[in-house]
Amino acid sequence: MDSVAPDWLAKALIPWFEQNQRSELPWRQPGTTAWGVLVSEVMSQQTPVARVAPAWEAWMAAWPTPADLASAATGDVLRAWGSLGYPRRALRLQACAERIAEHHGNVVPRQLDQLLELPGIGTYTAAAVAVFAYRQRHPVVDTNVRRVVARLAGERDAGTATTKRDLAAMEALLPADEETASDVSIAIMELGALVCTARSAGCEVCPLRERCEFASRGLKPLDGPSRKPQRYAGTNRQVRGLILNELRSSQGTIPRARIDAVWSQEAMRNEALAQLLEEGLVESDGAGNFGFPGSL
DNA sequence: TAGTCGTGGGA
DNA sequence: TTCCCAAGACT
Repeated sequence: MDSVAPDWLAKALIPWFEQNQRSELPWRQPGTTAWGVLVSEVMSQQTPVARVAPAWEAWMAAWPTPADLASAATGDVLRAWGSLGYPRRALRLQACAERIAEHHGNVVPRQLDQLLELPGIGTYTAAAVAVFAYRQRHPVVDTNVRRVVARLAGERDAGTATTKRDLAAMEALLPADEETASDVSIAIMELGALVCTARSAGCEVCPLRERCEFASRGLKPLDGPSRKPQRYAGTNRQVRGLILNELRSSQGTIPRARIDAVWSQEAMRNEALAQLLEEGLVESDGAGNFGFPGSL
């Protein structure tokens, strides 16, 4: 079987993307700024895109530029984050906005190394912004891309993420031309999100099946957990989530008793609350009332 | 490298 | 019903 060459990949993938992409995603509409792209990427870190879409629209309407978000009340930011999960991302996104407003003229930087210096922006998100907003040529490797690339090579499991190796593998598949490489990046990610998914390989409708080892060998996805199972019930994370949900569901501040009611074990409650205070997700007025930052 | 950090939907 | 999984970052 022929191996996958960059030019073949581009010719197979780009037409597929044009026909099958989720063009309804709000950040794919014409006129979306680099800031809008950045916000969509941060919101989509570990949160399904379908749940991100409505939150993104409300967010961008409220804070259309980094400076707008930078000057917002943090409590409003956390409420707008809603139930997207991992709310520390919201704090980092506001810190990111402050940095862009103060050090980059309120414009999302174009250079990868400058993007990487921003709070909450790691290897994936920096590349995603550079490629999707500015159409540069960089490997963009998320969980979808890792899975597709692994399967192309005939592996049933992408294994543990090793950034350097994963980036090199994707880099080798990118065509030389910047804009074409950008198109390939978004398309291969979309393929992993829509066709070559974790639970179903979708080889029968895959545009890459002719040169894919996984497809040609008739392999099937692994059925067990591909990562270490992530427990939630009874964890500190659950208690934090309950406390934050209690705050979201009330107007201003709440008395200590409301927090005590969310979890029976005092030690875990205290630990979770102390963390939230330390991280700046919750504030106390010193008299037993708690709220989002700025709501006291 | 491995553990931590939320939440909700689909299989 | 239970459990996997989702456009990762940070320590």
